[in-house]
Parts: sequence; structure tokens; C-alpha cells
Amino acid sequence: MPDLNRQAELRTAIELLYFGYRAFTTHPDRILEQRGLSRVHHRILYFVARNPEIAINALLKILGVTKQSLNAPLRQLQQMKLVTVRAPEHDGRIKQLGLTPDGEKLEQQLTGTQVKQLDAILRAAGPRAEAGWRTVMDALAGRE
Amino acid sequence: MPDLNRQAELRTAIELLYFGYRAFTTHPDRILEQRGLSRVHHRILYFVARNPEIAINALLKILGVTKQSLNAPLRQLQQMKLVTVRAPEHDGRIKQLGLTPDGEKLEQQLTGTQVKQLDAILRAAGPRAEAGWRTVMDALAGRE
DNA sequence: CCAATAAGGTCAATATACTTGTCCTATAGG
DNA sequence: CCTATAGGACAAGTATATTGACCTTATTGG
Repeated sequence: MPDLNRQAELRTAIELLYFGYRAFTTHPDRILEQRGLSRVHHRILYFVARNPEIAINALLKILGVTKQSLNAPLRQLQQMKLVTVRAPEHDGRIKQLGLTPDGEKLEQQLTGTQVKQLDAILRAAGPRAEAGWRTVMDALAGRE
Repeated sequence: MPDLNRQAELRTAIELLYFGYRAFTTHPDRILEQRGLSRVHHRILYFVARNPEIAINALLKILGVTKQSLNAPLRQLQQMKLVTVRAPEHDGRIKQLGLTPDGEKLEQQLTGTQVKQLDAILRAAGPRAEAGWRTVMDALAGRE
């Protein structure tokens, strides 16, 4: 158990994480709102962009949600012609997800605000701070 | 606009933030679930613990929610004898919030898991990494 | 003293994101 | 042929949040 001084320091760290994460999501959230979409849609677009041809099941595991909760927003993205779904030749059960040009554009727009924000902050903080930040976040994300 | 290599690096940073934050909230979430409470309740308990005698309005501003959405969980915490509400002598309009001994105990339990987690990670990462992490998170939280 | 403001409470309607549970189809593979 | 895998869909329920409207009580300024 850390001493009281250290506890207070750690509580400021907790707040940094809380307010930092919140500040990080507000900008994309505003863009999404104008389109009638929400954070889930961004997450889907993001991970499909990062993992082209990803299967539904794999996406579910990354997001940590049930297929029922993914179903509605994913269908919406399909109907809005932002996400494509196709079956590979070798296995007809699987559906591979992809982004349409419009989907890519929106994903770039949404993630772009975060990329710019992080780029500016990390460059201002310097490579040492960035390395330290990554070390801590890696451990937090459970990838030590 | 950052070049493509840097963009990829920044996208890993985005994921660190996403998965890191998620990992950070899972443990308290499990404890809360057993009590029939949720993340809002933790946030209330946390910020009341950090700001004793805080008024409702001030809490609303910190949390960034409407009073209607605060009302229900706050009332619940009162009824569970975890949070106290009293009016100061000098201004009868204001209500000052506080934690009961049971409230403090639960808050310590909830935040304690996060304190331990962060303490272990930050100590393993070392003071340099911690300083870097704080620099970046400060900027992200908008307190440069 | 009275009007305006501040602090807070409450009711209603709505959205959305997520859950568990159940049942269904289609394909793959031994 | 039989079973496991991948996915879709419907239902009911819950949590978290919103906007809008209306209410009380208390303070404060002219």
C-alpha cells in the first residue's frame, strides 16, 4: 500500500487518465453527432481501417462486445455505404469487412483529429516523454 | 499532416489510449456490478472524496453532465448511506456533499484497485517514464 | 420590500448502447 | 451425415445520457 503522499500523486494520475481520455474523444464525438452516428461507429470504422478484411468475430473480440450489440451499428454503416461486407472464396461462412471510399474518408476525418492532437502533444513533449508515455500506456493496456 | 510512418505510430498511440483506459476501468466496474452500481457512482464517490463539501453544481461541472442525469445515481448513493448531503449555514441554497464511513470504504476499495495498478506500473516504468507520461497526459487533459 | 437570480429537485419523453437469451440459416470439415 | 463455426435476428431489459418544462427555496441587489 503506497503512503499518503504517493496516494495523492496517484490520484492525480487517475484524473489525468479520466480527463485526458475524455478530451481525446470529444472532437470525433462532435463530428459523429452531426452524422447521427456515435462512438461505436467510430470504433468499427477505426478497427476495420486498421485490419482490412477483418471478420465479424475478430472485430467482436477486439471491441469486447456481443454480436447483438455490434449488429445494429454495423448494419447502419453498411446501409450508409461506408462499410463493405463480402465473403472470401475459401470460406463462405466468414464475412470480411472493408471500408468504401466514403468510409475511408470519414474514418480519416474522425481519426485525423485525434492523430493531429496526439502529434502536436507528443512533438511538444519530446521523444523522451513520448517513450515514457508509451511505456506506461503499454503496461496499462496489458502488453508489457 | 504527419507522414505515413508517423501516422501509423500515432495510430498505435490511439490504441494504447483506448485499450489502456478500458483496462483501467474494468476492475472497479466488476466491483460496482456486484453492488448494482455503475461507473457514474464511482465517479461521484471519487470526486466527492477528492473535493469534500463540494456543491452539486460544482460536481456537475466536473463531470460534465446534466443535473437530471446526476440526480438518480446521487439519490441512490444517499439512500444507500454512502453519501451525505447537508446545507452550510451561510447559504441555504447550496448542498454540500460528503462521504459516510461506508462511502469512504467503498471509494477506497474502488479507487484502490486503480491506485495499486498505477503504482505498480509507474514504479516498474521508473520516474523518467512517469514524468514523460504525466507531461503527455497533462497536455491531453488540456492543462498545459 | 420586492424582483431577479441562483441552487437544486422532479417529471416526462427520448436516444443509444449495451446486455442475456433464444432461435434461425448457411457453410465447413471430419 | 453430423457437428462445429460464422453470422443474423428478435425480444426484453438496463444503464446512461439527453432536452424541455416546471417547481421550491434562498440569497442578493436596487
